[in-house]
Amino acid sequence: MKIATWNVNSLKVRLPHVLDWLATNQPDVLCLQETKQEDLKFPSDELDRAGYQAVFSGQKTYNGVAIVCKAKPADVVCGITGFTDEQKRLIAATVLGIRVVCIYVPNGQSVGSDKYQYKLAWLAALHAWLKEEILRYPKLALLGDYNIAPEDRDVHDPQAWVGNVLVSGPERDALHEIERIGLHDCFRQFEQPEKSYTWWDYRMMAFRRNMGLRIDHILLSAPLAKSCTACTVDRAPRKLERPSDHAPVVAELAAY
DNA sequence: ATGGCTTCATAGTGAAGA
Repeated sequence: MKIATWNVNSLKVRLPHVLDWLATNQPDVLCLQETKQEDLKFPSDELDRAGYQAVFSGQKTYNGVAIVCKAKPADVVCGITGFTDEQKRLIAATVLGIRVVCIYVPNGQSVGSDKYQYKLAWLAALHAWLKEEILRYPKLALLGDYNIAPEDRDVHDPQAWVGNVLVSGPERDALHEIERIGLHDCFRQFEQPEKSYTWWDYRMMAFRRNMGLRIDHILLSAPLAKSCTACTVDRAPRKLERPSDHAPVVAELAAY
């Protein structure tokens, strides 16, 4: 079983890339973030023609998440239960016996800002909700754009970024708290190339110079982590004309 | 160098992303 996550930065603009990527890679599950699309405009027909179903929670201009999959998704939940939030940042569904949770964590803008406080509050609410969710669904995968680089090796220039949003201590602590529930960053279960990143700024030719951050992750509960045989970043779509600024992250699960 | 691009909502610019 192949599961993946990709912040597409507008599904309307990136739909051709997404369809090409699905055709080439044939994932069983693809989680999307920043669809920036109202549900009425979601491209269900195009995905259906590509052999995929989808569940989605979107809004105009900002945010928006979706789970695209070959098999039928069940028990769909949108948003963090008990956390009032206008912004569409979480969708969960059961696919082939696995609880798939797709998240778009707030960016946080800058340390100390209102948006930073919202990011930390959102992460705290996610943590509280996941603690229960993983008891209900022991086979749980948390995929998405976390907007957090877990360690300095996930940052192209740690000195330039020290204390900045996406790498600050409280954000990293919040991610570690989520991992302590029993969710494992499967990317680090395997030998990886030096300077592996998932996001590169559009400006300054950042991709060509590999000035990136690893902020998109796949966290797996213990039973799934045990069955994980590979996790990779696919840089190919970032090289296309008019790319998303994020690259897909892909994990392979044996026996599922 | 606190910018640099890209998208969206707009109809000339401004917000937001990371």
